[in-house]
Amino acid sequence: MTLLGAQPSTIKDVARAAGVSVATVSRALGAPGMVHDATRSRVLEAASSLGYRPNRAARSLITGRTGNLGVIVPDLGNPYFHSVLKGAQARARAADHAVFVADSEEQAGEEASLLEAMARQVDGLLLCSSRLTARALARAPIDRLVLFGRRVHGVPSVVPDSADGMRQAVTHLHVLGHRRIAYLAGPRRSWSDQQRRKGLEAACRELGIVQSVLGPVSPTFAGGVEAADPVLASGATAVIAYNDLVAVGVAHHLAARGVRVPERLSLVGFDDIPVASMTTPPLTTVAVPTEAAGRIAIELLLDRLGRGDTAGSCFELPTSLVVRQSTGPPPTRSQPSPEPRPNPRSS
Amino acid sequence: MTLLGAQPSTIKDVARAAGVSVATVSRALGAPGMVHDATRSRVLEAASSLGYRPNRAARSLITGRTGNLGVIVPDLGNPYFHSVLKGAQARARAADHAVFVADSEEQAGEEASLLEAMARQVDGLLLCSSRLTARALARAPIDRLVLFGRRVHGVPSVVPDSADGMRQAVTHLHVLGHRRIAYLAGPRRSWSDQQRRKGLEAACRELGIVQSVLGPVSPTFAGGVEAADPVLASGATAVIAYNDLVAVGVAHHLAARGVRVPERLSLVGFDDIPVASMTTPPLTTVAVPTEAAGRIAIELLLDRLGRGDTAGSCFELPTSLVVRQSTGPPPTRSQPSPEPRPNPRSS
DNA sequence: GTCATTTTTGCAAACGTTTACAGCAGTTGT
DNA sequence: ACAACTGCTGTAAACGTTTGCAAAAATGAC
Repeated sequence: MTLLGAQPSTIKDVARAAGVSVATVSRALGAPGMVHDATRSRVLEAASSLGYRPNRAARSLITGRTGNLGVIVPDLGNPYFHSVLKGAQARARAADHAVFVADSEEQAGEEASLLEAMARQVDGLLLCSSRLTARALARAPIDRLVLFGRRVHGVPSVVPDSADGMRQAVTHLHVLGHRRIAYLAGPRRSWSDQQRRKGLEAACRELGIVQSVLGPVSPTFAGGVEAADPVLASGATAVIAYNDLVAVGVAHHLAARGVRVPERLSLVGFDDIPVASMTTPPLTTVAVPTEAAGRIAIELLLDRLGRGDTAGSCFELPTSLVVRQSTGPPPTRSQPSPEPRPNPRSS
Repeated sequence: MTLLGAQPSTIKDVARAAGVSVATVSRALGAPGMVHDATRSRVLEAASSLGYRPNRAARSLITGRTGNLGVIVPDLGNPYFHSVLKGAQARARAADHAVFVADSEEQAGEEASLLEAMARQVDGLLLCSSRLTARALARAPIDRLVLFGRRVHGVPSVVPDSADGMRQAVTHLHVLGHRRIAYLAGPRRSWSDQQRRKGLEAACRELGIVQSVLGPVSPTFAGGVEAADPVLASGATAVIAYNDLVAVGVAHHLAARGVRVPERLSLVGFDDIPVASMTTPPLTTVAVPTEAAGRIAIELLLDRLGRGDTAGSCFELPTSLVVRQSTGPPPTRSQPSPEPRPNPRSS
């Protein structure tokens, strides 16, 4: 019950109240084994009755630890990162760490400057889908880094097993009867995109499926909308999009043109963000356990702080195909789907 | 160019390099008017060549300021808060403040404990849609608070003008010809819900529209899905949902039942979260400038830190109706819409 | 009861800043 | 030539902790 205007009480106040020295208070709170039980309980009582909270700045000054962790994401508006952040925040809080968050606005320069600014204020940093070069990462102003969504030599990281997810998606489509599928690629530079391409290629080769790569498109709803017509023109009976946002964009534009999903075209997304289950039809997608990813990444970080090793470990997240209603058998020759309406965009 | 293993340089190092005392360095950096220009540039050069960054913990220890701000949201997974956070983060960064973020998981208890934990580590706190009682807020362990999405006596706040948004929505529906509309209410305790009800009632009374209130429902997609059948049964020709998530849920379930929007039922959401424009049909909704809200809230907070006044100011955000394609004229008697399909949930 | 050992405690230094105060040089006014 | 400034700089205290070291107290062995 701290009074409003009152100065926050310091370790000195507690020491006085308990009739001991500040050192004893510090130890009673931080190293319980070193003080007499009776003394300790006296200190604890005094501390709680004064509502004492240690000043973290002072502690940090001497220990060199801040008790803070940082998370940098390319875009706070992107749902993909929300649950990573949520998981990270929860795990950090459980370890009594606070979480700084910052938005690099998808720009490497901004990310570097955030890194620079945060480095001194945190014990460790989680970089989500970093845009930085491996070079820049290696000479970062802080070496307690964990990466999410990208693998760089020498830096611990947490990555989804995109290749396996891709394999699951392709297999699913193959079982449904599809023999020509298209991949709607994301940004060239993106590590995830490269992984997904590799997985696609391997899976298609194995199953004898004809694959084509469209794009790259902007990894957004708008990117999907723009890509919808080319996708249709490609002749593929199924398309796997770089991510859910793109898939939803494609679905949206297709719906506006009167092209039915999945009757005319099957559609698979990536990530399983919330919106994937909200569309009509709900999207079949490769789920990435993002919240768990956040938790695990923070765990790796905390481990690294404690032991100081784990330099190059990499945690690979299992992905799983969530089959909803945007995939089905390919259209049959005998029962052609109706002609699409004219493009609503040009009207 | 700091080397990797090197100790970060301190103000002492800079002082030695520039041949001055630490006090001069401190002043050269913090109070430029107090030192000779020549000295100052010597210091600046030394500082930059050493890559000097002041230790914020040490500074904070003496000034009592941390340079950090906190944002607490009920749910990091809720898109409504993402752009608030984004705006807040951007504005804070522009003022050289870092942002802590935490998730109260919609629980007042958790929120209080976060408040307690953060109070000492930040200069000010932004509480989004706080679940705390006015009492609890008044005796918070920190008095540099700003509220978003709620108005409490004595606490500065930023709130959307929901009542006006509601008026715009109702007017829009009235112009289209609707005379019976339903409001699908959100959580009873929610301040926003109360505002929206008031606005609805006023607007309907003025325009002579019959209104009914359904719910309350959970302010989520699932809540909307569950409410869809009752909405249909209510006999209203248009429904305004507590928020977009609920509206999208309703639309989703309606689509699955074969009920056409807006031909059979017009649908209006609230907030204009990204998903509102991604559905088919895109959702007509009352837009709340959430990113601006975050910016403004932080500005209020920074103001408060500087001057120390602005105790009870309240900033009201203008809302604006975004007309998309989920609203249209009510169905006519002469052209009844087809019978809805059986509920897909019960099959 | 004494000594050696262990447990418990206190003193004081350190962490990296900011800032009140004092001092020192140069300038101006008489 | 002296006083009173002004402008710039340095010294040292303070912020609230943690922790090495030494002192004190308690315990055990004889």
